[in-house]
Amino acid sequence: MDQKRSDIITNQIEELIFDGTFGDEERLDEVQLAERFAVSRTPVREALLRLAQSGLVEHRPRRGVFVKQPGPIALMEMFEVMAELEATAARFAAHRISDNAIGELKDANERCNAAVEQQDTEKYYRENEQFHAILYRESGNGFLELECLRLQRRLQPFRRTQLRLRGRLKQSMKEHQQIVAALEEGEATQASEAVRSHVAVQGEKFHHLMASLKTAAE
Amino acid sequence: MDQKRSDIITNQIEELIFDGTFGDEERLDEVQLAERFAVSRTPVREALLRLAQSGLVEHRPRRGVFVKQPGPIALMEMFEVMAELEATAARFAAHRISDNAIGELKDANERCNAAVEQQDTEKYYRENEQFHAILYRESGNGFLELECLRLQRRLQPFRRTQLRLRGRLKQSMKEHQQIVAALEEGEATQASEAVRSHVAVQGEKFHHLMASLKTAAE
DNA sequence: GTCAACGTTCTTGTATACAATATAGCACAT
DNA sequence: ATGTGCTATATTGTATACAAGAACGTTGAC
Repeated sequence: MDQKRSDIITNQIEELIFDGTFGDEERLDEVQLAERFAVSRTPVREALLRLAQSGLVEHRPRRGVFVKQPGPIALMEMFEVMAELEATAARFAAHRISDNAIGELKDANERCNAAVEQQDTEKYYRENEQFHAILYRESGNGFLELECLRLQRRLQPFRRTQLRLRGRLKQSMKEHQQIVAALEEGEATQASEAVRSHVAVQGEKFHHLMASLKTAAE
Repeated sequence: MDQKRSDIITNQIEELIFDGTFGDEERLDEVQLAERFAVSRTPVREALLRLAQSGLVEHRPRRGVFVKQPGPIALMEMFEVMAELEATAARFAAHRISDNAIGELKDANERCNAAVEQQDTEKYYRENEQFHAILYRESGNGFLELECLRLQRRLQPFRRTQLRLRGRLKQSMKEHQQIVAALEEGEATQASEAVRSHVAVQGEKFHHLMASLKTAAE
């Protein structure tokens, strides 16, 4: 069963925005996109509608859709909420996590470690996301899990630049281990705080994020 | 500037689902809806797309869209997340709220009280939502505010049945006062906990919610 | 020379036409 | 009688055609 074209196009347009092919405030022309993907305007419009709802683009009535990159403030707000959502997931997980899942977390952590030593950043990104995804799942709240995944996806491009901070990977690994330890002990508060400060953008990370925004804007 | 038809239709279809005109698992026929609203299928499709993204309906490819009322588990999960989001908003607000906003909260509370004494449940609903909306705003995090409003809207029909619980209104008012007091003192933890237990579905409220689900399903 | 108003053109929003797929009903075989 | 396969029908997904509104340029007046 092949997917709807409009679904595929949604992801493709998203890619183009992440890639920087379309800059901030740029208008996305329906006919141009239709030509690019060799389809009619209909599936393009459906894709743009979805992107508008996800917040990646802004839909000004009868004017068109415009790329809407989050500014520094919006970004900090999103990271702040992400930290709280993940901290909540950790708090829930501390009581609800299964022994099996503890093992999964350790395995994912192992693979993260391997990626660090292989200097394979791409692999690290994937495995790191996996680690967090397990955490969401083990919150035992499917709705929270989905919300976390949604926001994670939204912040993905910015989180990546975050990890480029020198020495960040090793520090990040230490934090992962602390998180797992707290979860294993069932220490809800510790797990929650560990995750919050792991995800939160503060100190060094804040300055790095701001700096990366400037270079991206040029 | 008159709104797009598809925007209006989105709300109208949402109404029909809340009203119970369309039951759970019922398929929403595009042509029927188009006839009902005297438009073509295009704006109807756009409306359904939006509703699918908001989670109110499920979109099965090439099959159609189906009403997807949350079951007991999904509902509890959503309320659990709502409680956490609002508790977070309260924690932030405790440090960030302005004196002016404290006044607004007290005013809203006053109006809630008036509604209780007038036995005007409809008014109470509105003012109660207003009270919470101020709280979201004073979190000082615009993204969190939007997320709270989104989920509040999604849970609206169920929250209303919650308040039908006898004696709940007065209890709810007491809790509001405690929340305001904690915010005024800048007691983040107290404010947060007060809001969490105010929103959370537990004890009496849990049984009431489950009972109301049964009667709604018949 | 500058600003405003009108008209043209371009773009979005909606309607309709067409294509492709899933469902249901009927017939036929076992 | 029941189950399977084929055909007809209904419904979604996509393309195109049309309408309405916004942007832009040109022209004219002050």
